[in-house]
Amino acid sequence: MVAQEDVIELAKRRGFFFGANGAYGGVAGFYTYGPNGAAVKDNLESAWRDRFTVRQGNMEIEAPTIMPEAVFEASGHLDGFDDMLVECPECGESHRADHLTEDNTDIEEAESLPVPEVEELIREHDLRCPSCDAALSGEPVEEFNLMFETSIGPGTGQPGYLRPETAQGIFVEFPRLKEYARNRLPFGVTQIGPAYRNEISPRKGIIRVREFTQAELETFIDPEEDEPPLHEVEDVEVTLYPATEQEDEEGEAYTTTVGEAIEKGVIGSDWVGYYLGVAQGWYERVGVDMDRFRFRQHLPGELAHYAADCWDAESEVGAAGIAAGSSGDGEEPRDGGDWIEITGFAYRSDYDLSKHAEHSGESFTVFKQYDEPKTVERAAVDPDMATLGPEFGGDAGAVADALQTLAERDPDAFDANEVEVEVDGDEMTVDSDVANFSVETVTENGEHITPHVVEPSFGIDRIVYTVIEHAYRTDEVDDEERTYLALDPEMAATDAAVFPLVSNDDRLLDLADEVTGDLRAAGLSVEYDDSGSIGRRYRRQDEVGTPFCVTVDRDGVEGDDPDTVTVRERDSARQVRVPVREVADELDALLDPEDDRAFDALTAAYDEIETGVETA
RNA sequence: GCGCCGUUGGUCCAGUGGUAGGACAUUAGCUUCCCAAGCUAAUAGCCCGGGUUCAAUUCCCGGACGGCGCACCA
Repeated sequence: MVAQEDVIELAKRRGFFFGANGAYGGVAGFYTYGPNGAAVKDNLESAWRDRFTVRQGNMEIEAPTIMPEAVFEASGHLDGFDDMLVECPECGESHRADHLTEDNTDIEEAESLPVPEVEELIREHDLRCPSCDAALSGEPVEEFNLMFETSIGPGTGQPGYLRPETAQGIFVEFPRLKEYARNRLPFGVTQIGPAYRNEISPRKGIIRVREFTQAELETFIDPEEDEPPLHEVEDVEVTLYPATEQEDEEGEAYTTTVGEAIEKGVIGSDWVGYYLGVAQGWYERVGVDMDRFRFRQHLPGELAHYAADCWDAESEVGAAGIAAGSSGDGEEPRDGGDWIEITGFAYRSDYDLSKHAEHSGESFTVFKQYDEPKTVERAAVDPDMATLGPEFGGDAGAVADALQTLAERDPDAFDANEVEVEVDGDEMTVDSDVANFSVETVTENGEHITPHVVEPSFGIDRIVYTVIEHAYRTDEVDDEERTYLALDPEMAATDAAVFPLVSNDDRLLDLADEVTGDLRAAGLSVEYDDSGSIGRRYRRQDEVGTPFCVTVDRDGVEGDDPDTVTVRERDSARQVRVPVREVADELDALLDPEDDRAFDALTAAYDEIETGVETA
């Protein structure tokens, strides 16, 4: 049994997700979330918002998905997001033209060369296809940019691009965002929303798509002063797969604590380590199986140009399924699945803010006040432009600038009667008097610094998939096979289902309606179902992961005692009889992520029913 | 993008040069007091375009989509 096929089949049949636009044949890389999937995704985003925005004291924004070309010129996506491909005329293999060139010539950074030059290099060096050794000389080099381009406004308009990561929307707005943070570091800005990449070859269902949802946190820090609150996470256990282990043939992932990994230098950045610790708890909360989870460090060659240290959170999917009975101990041997990146933790330094500052001319800095104002002596000139102007004509301004530069570098030069400066290669001589040299005493209250950025970037869709696949179970209930999703109640699309045990008794139908209303009034997402046998209805809910089923039976409405209903727990199929007037409060408490209460609390407080149903 | 394989009700499959059948699911009714398979009935399908043919779901070509491999994944 391959879990991935079963999960995809279930996802289609039960409305979690499916390829979009099927009526028109579909287009690769786009998926629609059905009712259950949309609800799970929404729950996951809420859990993320709770942990990474609210609990971290960060602020969330929502920026446009389309941004003008200039943004991506600055971010480097316009150039750096390009791949140069050359296709072999013999065997049809596509190769990275820039990589081929770098591997076979002395050229470095071939990626930054224009296409015609790369074509020329291929010809000059008679580069050959690495697969079949056919000559590539004369073959065209195609450029492929992974960004979706569009046109803003009527006519040809101005070029715009769908953002390839939500992060740019945060970086670009930094000048205002820092105001909202009252100009104090550190602060964090989050965003949850779609991002777009025109993948060459979308694959693996919802794992690799062209439109996907990211949840990103950009933490802006003062690299010299700000430290993460490591004490919060130092004892958190994590499974790490550092670069050294990946490069060692016998290397493997191991378990340690965040604190120890930082202390030993395995994790290079305190901030990255901190977020690994925070994220670890969050993954557990949303139901990622920790036996199929690890943090993997990027290999040196894999690092983005701006990143000093980078770790991915990865989950293992597509492994042969595990039976429910063995899922607890995790001892069952499993065929290996694919490790997929579900989050990237990057130390982006000041790369992004500096680039946007450079290209936009705006200030992407924060003014950092010194504890004590500094008094410094500063050499300055105040050239007499009325003299310089007539003397140097159009060069006068440049001469004045050169004098200032000289004053900073070599104040003693102004002791002489004349000073010499160089402008555009020409030596210019100026009377020292004209320069009006002086040494001023100025008070500096602080400095403008460009914050560094620490970024955890979550791929929501892949986490949704992971959570569903890791929750996928099969077992037997009363000797009948069952498929169910052991989703955490916080993630489940539906909180509870309500059934009249049989549909030929109006008392049961009426009370079931009433209970449904009560639960919905309490804010629960409730499904009502009176169709088919009771077992069938339980299975329907099991299969989409509804954690609790409430059944109205005749025993509960007969007699003089207050009406009762049965509450069934999904995974164990155990049941407890609860008074109707209590059921909304009890379920609400069971479903509250803040409340550790388990089903046992119900069986302790009320009568558990001997169902005689066995799960195995 | 390249190569190989595939595409038949909602889902999973069988099958055919003369427009198709099952299972599960769904709906209606019967039955039914707790774990999918009791009874009756109903709904629903040959990926798209072109070609060959009297006739194409079937054969051929192209495309789309999916799976795998290569490449790609900043």
